[in-house]
Amino acid sequence: MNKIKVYNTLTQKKEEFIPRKEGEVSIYVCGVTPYSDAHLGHARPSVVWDVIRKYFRSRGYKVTLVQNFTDVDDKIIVRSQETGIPALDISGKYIEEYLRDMDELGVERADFYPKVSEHITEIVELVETLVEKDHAYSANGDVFFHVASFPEYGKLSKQKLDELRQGTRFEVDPNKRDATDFALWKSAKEGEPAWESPWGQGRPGWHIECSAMSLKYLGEGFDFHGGGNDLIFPHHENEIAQSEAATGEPLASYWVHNGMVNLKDTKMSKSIGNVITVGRLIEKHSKELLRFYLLSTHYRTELEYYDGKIEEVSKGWKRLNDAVSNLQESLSNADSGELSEKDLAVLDVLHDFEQEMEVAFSDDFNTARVLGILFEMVREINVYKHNRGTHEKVLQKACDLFQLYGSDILGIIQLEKANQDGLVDSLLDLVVELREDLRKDKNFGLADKIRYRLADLGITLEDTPQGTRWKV
RNA sequence: GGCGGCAUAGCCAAGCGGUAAGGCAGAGCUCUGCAAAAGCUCCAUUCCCCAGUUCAAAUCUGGGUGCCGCCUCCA
Repeated sequence: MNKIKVYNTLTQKKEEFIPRKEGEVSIYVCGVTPYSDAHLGHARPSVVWDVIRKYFRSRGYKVTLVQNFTDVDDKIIVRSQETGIPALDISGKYIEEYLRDMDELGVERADFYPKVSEHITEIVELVETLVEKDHAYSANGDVFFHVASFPEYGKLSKQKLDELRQGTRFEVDPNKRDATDFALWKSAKEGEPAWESPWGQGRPGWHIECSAMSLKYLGEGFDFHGGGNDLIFPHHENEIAQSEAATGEPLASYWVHNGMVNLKDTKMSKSIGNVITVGRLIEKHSKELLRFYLLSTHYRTELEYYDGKIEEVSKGWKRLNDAVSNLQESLSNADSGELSEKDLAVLDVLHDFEQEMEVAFSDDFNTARVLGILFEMVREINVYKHNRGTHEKVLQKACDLFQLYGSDILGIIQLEKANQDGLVDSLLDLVVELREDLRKDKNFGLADKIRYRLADLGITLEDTPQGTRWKV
């Protein structure tokens, strides 16, 4: 088996993956702040990690995936104050929507979805530890992490403390000892959600929840920490500082960051407002198509979105799916018996493709490369059938590969016929049969009319030497 | 200003030292009553520019140029 290599933001190199615990993979992916609809920029990491997780599973690993919800946050509080709706109701609603959207994208649910609001105790304990160890200090009900107390600060984002101080663009909180210090705990203001703590009523700062919750669910030094590359600084940098200052152990072994989704060369972002929501896309496109689009570029590269992009991509996607569904059809009346030389040769090639896909997946999860190989496989199998190849072993092998890589791991192939009930099936079979008679009588006018009218209804008829087939 | 990343055909996109995968679009052809699907052929002497290292560079080094992200909430 190929060794799995992963690009680690921390070392800026591809490294061989060595699990913390033999046969197991632990993953923490930064989730969303639930105060508005999920958009493509949220879909990307979810789909990418869904694929990574499924790939690991195919390699026999037991995977634990944690994705948090930051449901205590300024934005949510502001929205709550504007609308009068309790903050947790707002976040609760968007959490539900987020989960539903991800379901619609075929993303398997994480093992844990911890929320800040349900982990205040753990967070307070972690802050206390940091205060005890002199990595944090309290001032007027706030608690700050003292960045200078952690010499390795900046190791993830490659920043120098001095440069960061100069880069400070906003007014520095007078309670801070140093401009780069950041809040672990914020004292309560009027009308804000607040919890009891040793420093009075207050709430957690950003960053600290991920440290507390990853520690709780995955322990020290878990395998992967993921998220968008916009989180590298300050979020992940601060997580590292807090967690490692508290435990003395590395937070995670591999830091994996996905590239942004851009709209007109600009990052898609809630605060900019240039957002394409998942809900809107899923209305128009199948989850397999959307995943195909998201996975057609390597996860670390920026991904461009524009109107019509999905439609463009869909043509290639259709070729892949058509090939697979035609393949399944051929399989239902395949031959067994002795394998010819031609059969053996194709079987060989398929075996090579399998190896190549393994190489591609294990080389930093190169899904774009896998897609390329899948298309090469499409040609190979189409040529095989074109040359009247019909052996069950060959067709089955191809089917298995499409199933494993295209469907089980990538989730880009619709394997089950988009199905309706049996009545539609039999009615269409009847129509096809009647039309067959018309064609035999050379009544092409009527036969074509049937085909056009069905096309209007979204049903495609294809006349092949083996008879007519229909597709929805 | 600091840090990180990217630049490959009309478009999308692999490639990571051994002589340019794949998809879309386009051109021609085969099959076919016509369509569709499928197949075949063609479509980057060249990888932003300039130096250098090497027998060999899209791939490494140095210097430019352009774009993106982060330094403020962000996937």
